[in-house]
Amino acid sequence: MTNTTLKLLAQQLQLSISTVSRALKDHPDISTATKEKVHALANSLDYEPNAYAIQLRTQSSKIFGVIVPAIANLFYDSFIAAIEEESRKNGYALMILQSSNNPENELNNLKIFRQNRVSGVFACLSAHTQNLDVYEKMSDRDIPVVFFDIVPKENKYTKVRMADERCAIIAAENIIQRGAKRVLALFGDPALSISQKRKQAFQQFMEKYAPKTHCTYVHTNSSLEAEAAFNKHIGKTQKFDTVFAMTDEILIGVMKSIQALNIKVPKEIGVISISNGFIPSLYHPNISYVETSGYELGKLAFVQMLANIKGGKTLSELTVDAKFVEGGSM
Amino acid sequence: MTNTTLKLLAQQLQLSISTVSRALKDHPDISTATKEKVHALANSLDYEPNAYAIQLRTQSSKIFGVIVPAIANLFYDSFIAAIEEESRKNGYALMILQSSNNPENELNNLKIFRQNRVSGVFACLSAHTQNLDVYEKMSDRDIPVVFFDIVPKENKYTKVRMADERCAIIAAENIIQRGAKRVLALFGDPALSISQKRKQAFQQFMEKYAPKTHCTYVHTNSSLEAEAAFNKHIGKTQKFDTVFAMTDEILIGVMKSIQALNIKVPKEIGVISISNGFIPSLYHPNISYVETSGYELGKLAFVQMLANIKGGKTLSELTVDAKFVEGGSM
DNA sequence: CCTAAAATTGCAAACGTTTGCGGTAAATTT
DNA sequence: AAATTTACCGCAAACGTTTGCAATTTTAGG
Repeated sequence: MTNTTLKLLAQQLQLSISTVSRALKDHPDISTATKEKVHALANSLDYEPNAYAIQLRTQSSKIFGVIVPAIANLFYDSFIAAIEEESRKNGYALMILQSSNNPENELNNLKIFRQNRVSGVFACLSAHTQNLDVYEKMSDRDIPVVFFDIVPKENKYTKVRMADERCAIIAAENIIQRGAKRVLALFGDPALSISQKRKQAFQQFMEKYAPKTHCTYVHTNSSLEAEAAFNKHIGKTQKFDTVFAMTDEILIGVMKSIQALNIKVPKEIGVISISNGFIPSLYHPNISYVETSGYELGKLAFVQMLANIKGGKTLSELTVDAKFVEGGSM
Repeated sequence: MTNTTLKLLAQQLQLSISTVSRALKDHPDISTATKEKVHALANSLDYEPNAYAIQLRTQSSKIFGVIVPAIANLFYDSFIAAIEEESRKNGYALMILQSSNNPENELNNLKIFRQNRVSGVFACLSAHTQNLDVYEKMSDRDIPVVFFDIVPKENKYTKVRMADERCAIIAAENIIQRGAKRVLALFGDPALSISQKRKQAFQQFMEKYAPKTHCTYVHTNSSLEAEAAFNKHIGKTQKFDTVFAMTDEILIGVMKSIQALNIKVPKEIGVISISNGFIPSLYHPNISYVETSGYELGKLAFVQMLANIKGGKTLSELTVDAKFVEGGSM
């Protein structure tokens, strides 16, 4: 079945294509009478403009590209959900590609975005991306890029991210308030700037405001490693009264071990983490956490994108603030 | 900076646009010498074909639409991850929209897909969609639709889904094998066909092969409800030796309660669920589950889509098989 | 009534490709 | 050396829109 086009409508109505086009978008040049006729026929013939033709003609696509390490991820999927909502409201659609933390995929994905002349891209750097030339190519094409979560260091880019330092500090505050004496603090991959930032902020704060509290810092790369690390450090004699998990992944490992050893939370040990909120809600008692909302980050990123498109200069880096959510584990 | 086009290349090389076009795609009509020249310039000028122009000209888009109730969902995001992988391999990109279980959004999303002349759409019906006219409109436009997970009843549609009945039966088998005497079986929203199917299959199987086992069937609509229901039925005197959770959502509620009451798994109670696998792995011991892989479903859906596009008639309904994964909770 | 202004509508080019067909020059066959 | 292939390349239309401008009709002012 052949699609309805402007030409077809024009023929049937004995009008020119341009008149039909204008009528459809309520152009003041067109009389009410013709507008009505055109709309009527368009409806009955189920006319739907061809997005490609429009994009070709107007050189703008109403599509945003999104590139994440993985879609199947509690944080990123809520981020995506947020920008999807906003996009729809603003008449944009989303093209989502995953990098799988592989710079080569990242490259190809950006290429697809360029070829589709997306209006903008939301990008989360894959874990070890060094070379940002690819993104330079995007600005050459006048395609705005908003980086989120894992962002480049340079100031010239537009970026939104969690207030990592704040998160760590809020966690530290609560740990101090609990009167913790011995803390086991677990962080992620030390090569990632997010781990560095959180650890540094945490450590500095603890040393400054609770110098007597003894903290042990450990880096782990997965839930399994975290579980093993927790097991090892918890040893036979329960030496720690509080454990801090930098991410959900780490929290999961810790909680596995806590369940296995049947340690009572919060009586025998206090638990606090940085999280989206979903994982902490799975346990009893709920784990207290510092909230980093992918959803909020998405909303913020979208605002930045729109500002960027409208041409207004945007602040180079915005962060979404964190707040503490009491669970019962502290 | 202006984009490189065929025209630009042609001008610089003193060739016609058509020659450049053909050279770029290794058309036999073009001499090796010119091909080399063209490729060289194209590379140095970073030529990237305009997808819209191509799509307009060729009337085919290399984009698939995906419509899910929610992206932020353990099952759907692994489904999406799977088709994204396959799509990339096959030169397609994905446009993902969420319905939020709202038929109105579903309608709008499909409209966007039509306007973008997607090559096909993967659709998961929103929970209470009754009217399938919208999807008829897609076939009018020759856009193939592969339904997944929540699928229409009619045979004329192409669909892939989990083998719901098999899942329930496998769970039942394992419950019987455990020698369960009193089972608490929790199912989801009774209005959904997935709940009906699983419950019916489970019940029939139990009644046939373990008529003496006492089963209590309960429907709940959320984790919270599941938690409350479990609490209520578990009562003071521990009456059940086994609990079956139809979904992750329900399992989460059950486990909350189990942790709170400090019930020992599997000694005091056996736990089994139907799941993707992620949630069951969060607990100690890991919860045994019947695996329903969104990832596998995605792969299968993609095969169906490709078959559909190639024009070969596809089987109306395919299911991905389920398998039992031993956790330690039974 | 005539003319100028206002209200409508149409023409045609442009966006960047692809592709059928026709044209020329070189190579091959008689 | 003439006739026929073969190899290479360009012309131009088409895909479905948008939009500046010109053309036409209607309306209003005198």
